[in-house]
Amino acid sequence: MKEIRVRFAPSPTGPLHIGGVRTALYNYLFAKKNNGKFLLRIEDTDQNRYVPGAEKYIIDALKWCGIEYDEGVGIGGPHSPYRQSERKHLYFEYAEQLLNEGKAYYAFDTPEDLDSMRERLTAKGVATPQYDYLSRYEMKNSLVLPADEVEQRIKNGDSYVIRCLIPADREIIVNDLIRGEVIVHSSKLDDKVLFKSDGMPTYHLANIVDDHLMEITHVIRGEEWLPSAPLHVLLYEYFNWQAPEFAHLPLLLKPDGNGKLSKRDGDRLGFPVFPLRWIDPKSHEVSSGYRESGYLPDAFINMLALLGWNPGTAQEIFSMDELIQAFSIDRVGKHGSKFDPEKAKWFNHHYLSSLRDIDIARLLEEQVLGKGISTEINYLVKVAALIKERATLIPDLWEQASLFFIDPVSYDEKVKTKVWRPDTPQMLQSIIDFISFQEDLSLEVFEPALKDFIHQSGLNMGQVMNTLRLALVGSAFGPGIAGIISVLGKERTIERIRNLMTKA
RNA sequence: GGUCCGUUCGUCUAACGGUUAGGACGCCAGGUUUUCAUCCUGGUAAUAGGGGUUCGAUUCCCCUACGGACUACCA
Repeated sequence: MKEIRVRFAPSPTGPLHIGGVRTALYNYLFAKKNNGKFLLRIEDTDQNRYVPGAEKYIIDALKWCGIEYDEGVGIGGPHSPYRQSERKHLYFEYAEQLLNEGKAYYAFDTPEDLDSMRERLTAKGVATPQYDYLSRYEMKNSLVLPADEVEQRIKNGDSYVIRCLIPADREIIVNDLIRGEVIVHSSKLDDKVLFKSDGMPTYHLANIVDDHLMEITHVIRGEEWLPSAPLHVLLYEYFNWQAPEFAHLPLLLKPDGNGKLSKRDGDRLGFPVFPLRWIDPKSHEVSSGYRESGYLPDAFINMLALLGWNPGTAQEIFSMDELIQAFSIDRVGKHGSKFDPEKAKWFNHHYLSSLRDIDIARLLEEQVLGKGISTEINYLVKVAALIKERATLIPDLWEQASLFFIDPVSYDEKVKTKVWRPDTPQMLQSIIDFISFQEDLSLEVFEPALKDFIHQSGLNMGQVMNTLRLALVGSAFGPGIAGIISVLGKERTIERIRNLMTKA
């Protein structure tokens, strides 16, 4: 059987948004599931829209996500180069072939010509004014101009484009793996430009030529391409090439209102739409990324995979390998999905709290050092064990852990008025005495010992605990008291209790 | 406007033409944690509307409504 080959072919016009990442992911999963190859091709045929840094961003983003490609920009492969601008010389001959076979033609119309054509048609009441079987014979192209004039114009260096000659009366059938048969009448299609006057192919030509040359077997792309799929099918037919299978993915929609999620949504919606932070090279506007916001790549990918695809079972937590095993195109839904930032958080909390203490400790280490506080890994591991289930995003780790590194600078007034009594200082002193005599502060030993002591001293458990919390944390917040003391150690605990006694 | 695609709880979704329409997130309540969070248990909530076909329709067909994509010498 023929090897499965798929590609992700973004254009470097800016950062990849989560919809693009999902498209890449589904391509990747499909390839791996079928022991095939996944390619990264950069479609940079529009010089005007080129954005510096975008290509690097795309590569970095895929890498962060753990989506590895077998061939493509940056790593090369048997069909190098994988950047369309570097394949520029390839495309003209294919356009020429269609020209010679009467399946395409030269067009010399200026933008003004095109505008007036549309105006004329609109005035006549034509519903879809376009360059097609009705209007093409009233334009300046090689179908109407005498052959010698065409030749002369080209010789003169007149600017021209090459347009595809769409048949007037054909049913074009697109077989889509997700949508089934989509039938479009050729009269609804326009004579799309295949080759631009700047010497570059358009998407339509370059895409078909490269997919063919790169032996792509399955084209998995966003639904926004469905309307041009009939043109692509026709082009494969014109070239007499075997067309790949198509799968048009439903779009990711904005969680508020309507419309597809777009790069321009940036941070407007209160959550990142990009995998990594992006700083616009022109405006210097910063758009946040999932990585910088504190999401784990595994959680991000897991969340994205389930947006538009489901395994048909109740399983929701998938590693990349499990996704590869479970993935299939026919369980991809047909309708667009609104992205839910809350669910993304839930996934991240799940992944974060399932990490080993040592991994949490390393994440925490970075943040602690970033605050200019020196620490050591054994201490961090102990802290990690206490806080990991309390954090949703990576930065929450510091929020939860700061009490282990910084003494309270103030005390929550509400808590204070609630717990403070005239005899509180004596009570705290007795606790200090008790702690001073403890030899083993490990949680297993110390926690029951502390409780025993409180009982035996006839003290009120809630009263003591809440006061201790005020002393140790400064507010009603944080892990269990015994755990905090166990990690903080004898000296720091006593010092904090004394602080409360003097300041209160 | 035209072409094409779509429509199950608020959201992501499941359901050979036969289910009390299931799960997850969120939300609400209770429990655990003598704090907060986590966690556990329970609850809330949906087949867009109208016609067919059928013994039987979330499922098949048609119409309507609504949503979306596309409609460039952009991808």
